[in-house]
Amino acid sequence: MTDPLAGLPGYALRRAANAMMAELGERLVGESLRVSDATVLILVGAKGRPTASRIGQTLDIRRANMVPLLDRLEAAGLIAREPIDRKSLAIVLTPAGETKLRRVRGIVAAFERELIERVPAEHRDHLLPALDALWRGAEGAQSAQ
Amino acid sequence: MTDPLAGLPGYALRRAANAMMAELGERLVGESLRVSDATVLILVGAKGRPTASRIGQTLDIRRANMVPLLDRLEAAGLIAREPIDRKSLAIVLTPAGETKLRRVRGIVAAFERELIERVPAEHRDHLLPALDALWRGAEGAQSAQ
DNA sequence: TATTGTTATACTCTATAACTATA
DNA sequence: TATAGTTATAGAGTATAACAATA
Repeated sequence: MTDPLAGLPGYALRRAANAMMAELGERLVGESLRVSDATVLILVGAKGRPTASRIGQTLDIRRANMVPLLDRLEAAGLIAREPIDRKSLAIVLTPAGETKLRRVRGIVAAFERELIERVPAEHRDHLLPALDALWRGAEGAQSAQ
Repeated sequence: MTDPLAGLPGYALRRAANAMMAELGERLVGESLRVSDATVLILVGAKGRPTASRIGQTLDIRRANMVPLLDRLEAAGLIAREPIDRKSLAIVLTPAGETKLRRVRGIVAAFERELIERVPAEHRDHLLPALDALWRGAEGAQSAQ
């Protein structure tokens, strides 16, 4: 069945993102991680002791939804919550979390490399700038957190 | 907080798609339609009397998930299920569905126009081919329906 | 007064398994 | 034997409201 929607950039964007998420998800099942788990691990590994709120602000995940996500990572022994003061908690990687992060970085880097290789060479360098414009250009229309 | 993931095409793809879906969803609340509802309406309007299964194959929606979606459109008086034989049902637009489709087409066309205008001119023509390559290039990795 | 972490809750999307009836 | 429609169910993701404690 020919798809009359195939010429619409918004539709192609959704289909491409869905396919990408499904494939990355499959590559992470071996690590018992969801895509959002891996994203948080990478962010925590790159940043110094962020709070859950700051992670959520960066990744566009609501505070309330960070709780079960971090509970899961903590239960897996990958992160710990360390008091900053009597109100805030710093999210830090455990040694097991550091080891896991190294594996995750490898999986993600290989995946991103394969992704970009699927794009015909003449379009390749345009993808990230175009996606960035769509992402950040949607600001006014996006609901605030 | 600087986002160390911002340079990854896969991450940018997800963020762009999420922002796009949220914005299109907002534009469709006035029509009391979800994005997937609008997508099905457009597809049915372009194709002659498809079955639910064929719609699902085209849009990558499982048969089982088509049922409540079509129930909703039928309850809203926008589509009808007409017997093809004693096993299959053709999905057709009602007169109200045709009217609604005209409005939806206008909303979607305006949105797609704005989307593409947000992309800097030098990258604009590369977006759709790049997304198509990512979408269709994921085939082998995608789970079959 | 604003922010952090949290609980509870609900809605959407998506996925699987299984059943009936029919091609 | 394969396909169409359906039911039931479960897992994710995401959203809001509200609360206590603290900055």
